[in-house]
Amino acid sequence: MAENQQSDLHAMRHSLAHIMAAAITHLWPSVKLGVGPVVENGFYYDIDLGDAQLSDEDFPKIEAEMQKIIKADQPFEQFVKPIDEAIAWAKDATQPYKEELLNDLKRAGTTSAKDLDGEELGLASEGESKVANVSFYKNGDFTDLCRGPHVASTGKVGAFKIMRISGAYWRGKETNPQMQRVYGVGFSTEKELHAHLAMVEEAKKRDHRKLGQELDLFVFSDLIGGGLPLFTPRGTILRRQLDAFVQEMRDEYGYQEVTVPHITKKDAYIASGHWKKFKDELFRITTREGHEFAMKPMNCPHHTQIYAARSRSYKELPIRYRETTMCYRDEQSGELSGLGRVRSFAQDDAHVFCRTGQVEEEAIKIWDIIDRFYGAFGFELKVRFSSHDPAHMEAYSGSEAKWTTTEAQLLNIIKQKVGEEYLDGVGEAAFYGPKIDFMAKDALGREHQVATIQLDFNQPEGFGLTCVNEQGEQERVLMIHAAIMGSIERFLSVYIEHAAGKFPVWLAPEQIRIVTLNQEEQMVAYATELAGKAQKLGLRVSIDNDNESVGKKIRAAELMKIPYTVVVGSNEIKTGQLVPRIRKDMEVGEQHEARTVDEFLKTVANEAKSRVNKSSL
RNA sequence: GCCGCUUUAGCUCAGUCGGUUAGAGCAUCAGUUUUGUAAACUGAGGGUCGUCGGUUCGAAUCCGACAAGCGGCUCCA
Repeated sequence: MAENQQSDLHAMRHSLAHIMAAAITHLWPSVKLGVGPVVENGFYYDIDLGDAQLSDEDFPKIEAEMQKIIKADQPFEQFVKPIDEAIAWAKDATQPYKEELLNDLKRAGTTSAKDLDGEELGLASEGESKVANVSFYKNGDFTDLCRGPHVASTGKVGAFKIMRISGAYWRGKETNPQMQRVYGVGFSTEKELHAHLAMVEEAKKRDHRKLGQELDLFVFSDLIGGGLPLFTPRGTILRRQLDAFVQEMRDEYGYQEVTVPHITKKDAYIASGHWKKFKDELFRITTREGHEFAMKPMNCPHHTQIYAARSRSYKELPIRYRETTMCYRDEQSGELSGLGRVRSFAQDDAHVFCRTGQVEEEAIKIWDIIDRFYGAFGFELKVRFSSHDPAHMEAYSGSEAKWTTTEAQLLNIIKQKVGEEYLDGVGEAAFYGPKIDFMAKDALGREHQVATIQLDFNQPEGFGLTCVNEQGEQERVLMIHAAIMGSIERFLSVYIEHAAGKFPVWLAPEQIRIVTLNQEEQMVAYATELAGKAQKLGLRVSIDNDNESVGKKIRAAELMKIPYTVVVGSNEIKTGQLVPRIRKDMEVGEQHEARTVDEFLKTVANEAKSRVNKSSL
């Protein structure tokens, strides 16, 4: 999209936010307004109706009122008021939230609340310590504090729809009152709006929670507890296949597998620094002798203790441990969502213990694994440099100087790999060190944070990790934390939706379904023999021998998104040939070409090995 | 955790104003049929209406607490 088009769209959405606020003010004159910025695909406005509450049923009413304002084609007029007059205006209009913003502006020259961007408040730019004048926009009878820009008049806002409503803390602070946030989407044309709504529909169809149930991959149980997924046999096949893929690559790069217990003394987390920051999010256990333990929320302390079990020479480094293992975190109930955020999850974790000079090579090797892994699924990756926020050093361990040097190290690697094509993630670092985070763009264009490479200079100090160097001295080592999938659960939540549940042959829980034409003994025997041959080749196969029509059995296989379905009947028995039915998305060759049994099974077995996404039949 | 909404059979959903034995489709099971690439026919079983408590002569329905889920907020080693 050209830049000016993009800014037009921005102005349209911003103007829609004003029009919506005006409409709500018409309908509920006592409304107290918060802020109304532009967000991805649209806009929102935070409102406070006191004891009243807006609900979905009010949307048509609000939309109708907005249409009236749009039809009236009121010009957006900008004017400027001295700050004190602006405060008087807010007071007069009984808009306490606006008044608070203006007072902050006057006092500090900024509101400093993260989600309030400067433009919303009429801030000229950073560095300005005082604000003399504040910008307003007026359309019809509605006036709002705003820097703009807006479209010329209310008639020029394109197509929109109010989507949903939710709670939001005033200025994003948990201790502040909660307002109602009304979300809308806005586009230049009806056509684009419809395309967006169609995409939202498609996303609903692909929702991994829905597909997880339909494809029988995982379940939740009230009895077991929220955020604790239970994987079915089919789901477990997926997990194992994905994990094996990562493990094979890590084996290539010299990682050694380790195994650790799932509970640990509190002391380990005091040494790692996690206790201080995350003690409320640990599942804690008190033993009968009164000792305090916790379910492990990550694996670094355990792995460090394998490293630290004996003296290490610099010649041994880098030492690379890997382990796919369950971790447990007592997440807030409101945070849980499908497999995206859970209380138990399997990290495909790895820790590299190395010297400063080895960081670059090791990080690049991990990066290679990440590229190969995500490439295999057709994900496009974006890189984020997640650094510390110098304004909030209290959130981090270690000296500022160490942060500066480790960040320079990571940034150097990023520049080598992608030049300037990275996102700046100030404040996104872990408390123990900077990270390179990877965001995967899925088939619907949505971005998800997935893999991570983290450089840690704090835990090696906390655990006293060293090697003996060339001079015979103890030298502090560094740790690199690396997860390729992040967690299997999280990756699955992204990947199931990306693939719409249509897994390639190597991942499909069931690769071949054999449908019998009828239940004659001869046919069943033939199907059983065929299944036996497939199993010998390591293929996952099942027989549908139900007393149902062929059409119905085919449909059942299709709904389960099984890559290959073969019908066996008298023709197949006579000719020794099969006519494989290939799942539609894999279409490459002839759909209904006959093959000999051996030819067919060999081809499928090859695909199952090669981690390709397409059928070669 | 916070705000709002939701919870009826394995799944998707109906259930009026509080009023007898709570319904449908799919799935499951049984019988009939012996089927040729996305749904054969007939029948049956399956529910303490999320849980606990309250109001009432009477609760799936009204009220409360708790749990789980959904949309956001906040958080995310």
